[in-house]
Amino acid sequence: MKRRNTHSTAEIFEVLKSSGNALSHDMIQENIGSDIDRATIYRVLNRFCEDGKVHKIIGDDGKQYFAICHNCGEKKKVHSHNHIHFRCLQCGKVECLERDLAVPLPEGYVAKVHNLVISGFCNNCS
Amino acid sequence: MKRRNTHSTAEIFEVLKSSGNALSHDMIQENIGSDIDRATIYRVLNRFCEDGKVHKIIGDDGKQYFAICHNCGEKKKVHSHNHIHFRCLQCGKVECLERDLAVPLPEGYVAKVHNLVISGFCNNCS
DNA sequence: AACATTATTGCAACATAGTCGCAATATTAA
DNA sequence: TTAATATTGCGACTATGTTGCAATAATGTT
Repeated sequence: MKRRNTHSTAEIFEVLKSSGNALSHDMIQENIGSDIDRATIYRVLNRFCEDGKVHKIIGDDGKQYFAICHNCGEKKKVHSHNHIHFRCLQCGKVECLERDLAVPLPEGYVAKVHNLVISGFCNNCS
Repeated sequence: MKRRNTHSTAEIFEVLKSSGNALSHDMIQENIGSDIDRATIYRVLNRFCEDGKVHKIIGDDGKQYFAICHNCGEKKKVHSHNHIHFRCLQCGKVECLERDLAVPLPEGYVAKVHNLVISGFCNNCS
């Protein structure tokens, strides 16, 4: 399964990059010039996730958000993504806070995925 | 809107209590003897939330889980619920870890809801 | 440059989770 | 017992995300 460079992948990645935030499927579709099918957008995003270019978080609205990986998982093979995300209840922005979080788990527990979201009002909306 | 004691509310609360964990709608429906409509279960659970008897978290599977409030929001009017939840990828159990978490936010950010979920394998499944 | 291979796309259909309107029912207080 | 109204069940609906399949397009090779 070698990856191919297509119009869709380039454009979706560009939207994510220029935004700098975590975006949901519909945000991406809005910010995109051309018409890309919903299913395609999801497939492209999930491919990005498999390749470690992007990480996915589930908002407290139940929706999937995707953000470009910066300091997570590039250096190590271990994808951590254990930083906190903030979702603004007013403007809808979802951003990665750089603060990493080491959570001590009880004996015998093994962490695989961190999904840490705080929602409230961002600096622009508070 | 005074609340009434019904068969449904009693039974749903009992299931939550005896489980001790956070349960999703379908888990509740399974653990219930009688037939209660899906919509009713959701309405009852959301009423519990409004009354502060229960708190809701969104799992990293995108589903809603409900758990009885213990040390959150009973004492204070401020509902914090800023503890961490653990979801087992094997057995599906979602539990509240008692560890509370004080997350320092950037200047100008106001936290309203904490949705902190770590998934992996619990002590029984690891 | 043309071709063969196969990753990717678009479309439609599907799946699931959750919500809502409304009439019927059941709880509460009088 | 009765009146008022909170709650329920049913059905329809919305939204988010996934999948199968045929058509399309990107890539390496000749």
